[in-house]
Amino acid sequence: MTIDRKRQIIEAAAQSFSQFGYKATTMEQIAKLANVGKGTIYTFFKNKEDLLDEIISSLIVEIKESAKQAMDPHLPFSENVHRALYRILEFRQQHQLTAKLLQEVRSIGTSAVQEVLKKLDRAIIDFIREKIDIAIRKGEIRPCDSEITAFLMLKAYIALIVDWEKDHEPLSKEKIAELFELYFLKGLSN
Amino acid sequence: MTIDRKRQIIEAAAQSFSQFGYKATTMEQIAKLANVGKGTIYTFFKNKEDLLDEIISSLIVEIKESAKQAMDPHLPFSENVHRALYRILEFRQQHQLTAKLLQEVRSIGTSAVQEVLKKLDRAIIDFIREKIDIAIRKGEIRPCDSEITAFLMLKAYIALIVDWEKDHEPLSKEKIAELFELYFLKGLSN
DNA sequence: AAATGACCGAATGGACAAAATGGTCATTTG
DNA sequence: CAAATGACCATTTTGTCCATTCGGTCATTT
Repeated sequence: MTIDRKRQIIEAAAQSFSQFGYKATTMEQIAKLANVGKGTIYTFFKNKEDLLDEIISSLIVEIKESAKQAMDPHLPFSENVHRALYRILEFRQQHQLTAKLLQEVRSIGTSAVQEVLKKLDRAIIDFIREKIDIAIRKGEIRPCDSEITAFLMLKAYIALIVDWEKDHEPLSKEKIAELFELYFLKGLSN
Repeated sequence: MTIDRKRQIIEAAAQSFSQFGYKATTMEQIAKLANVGKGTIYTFFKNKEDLLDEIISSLIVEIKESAKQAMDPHLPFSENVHRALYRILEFRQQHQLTAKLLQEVRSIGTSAVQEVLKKLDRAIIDFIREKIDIAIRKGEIRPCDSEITAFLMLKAYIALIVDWEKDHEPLSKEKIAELFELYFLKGLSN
């Protein structure tokens, strides 16, 4: 068979989005990098937004895979959720594409990018929510609204990892695990 | 004595900032509204930024006062912190000036406004932190880092009140109190 | 049937002039 | 003479062309 043009396009686009951002990447640039005509891209993807969407969708699969690997069924719920969330946010910060898109949405706020990052958040929350539901069923934690809990956990992690550093010394991974255990599991009450 | 020019200026500025935002308000506009010459403003305030700063400073006093009133020394720590935070965020959302500034910093990101809102956040965290320290000393809650705890509580409240509504039905005041009690006080563990 | 690049209307951004703004200061006022 | 003022200045911001670029289409080629 001939070369897989669709894969070439996806790879070229992912590379270019990572390097220059979504808005600064032109379809012609992608076409040239992928060694195809510009029109060819439109036989596989509806438009530029759809192309980004497909890339993020496969990235979501990758992130979930990475989070799963960070977990260990023998460990308690709190440790596993901590590991999963930490790994996910680490991934999000370190991965060139997500880092660039995160930066882009902050500085220009491209709506297509905002849309796709929302989808990524949604996927993360769903992933954590699933873990919470399992823990509730196993009796590891009290029954609670898993949607709200997953939402709050993600927000708390982002706050601790991203926002906290804006005005303070960064918190170590261990410290964050400790805080997570304290606030979400044990509670502050005496 | 003659009319209090400084107060006139502050009131005119506060009104104009509330109505049009910080950037869209001109010093001439403020002067006209306050019935003073433009130069007069500069005999009381170093510059436009300083004027905003002074307005926010007195707003902080007002917010603290309102939060104190919402609390009741006979109630337990968790209920009081919930009442204080809820009142503060309610104030911040309902007060025309803060609402406008919050919107402005999101859409244009004026740095002077960002600065001043940071100061407001700082004041809120300090207020909560103080309450936490008292509760620890009284033995109402376990010892913990009050700075991190206050920070996380504020972030959690903003997440529940502001962010949650972006994709879900708003949570009632009671529901939020219940969640706060569950996550921060009791903890999820069985 | 799949691939392509010339082509199109819309969006973007650079250049530059005009208008507006924050802040100063010599003059006026009470 | 201290407090108040508004004309004035340097700097930004805004408005307006216009040339270029971009996303997307489609007639033509492979």
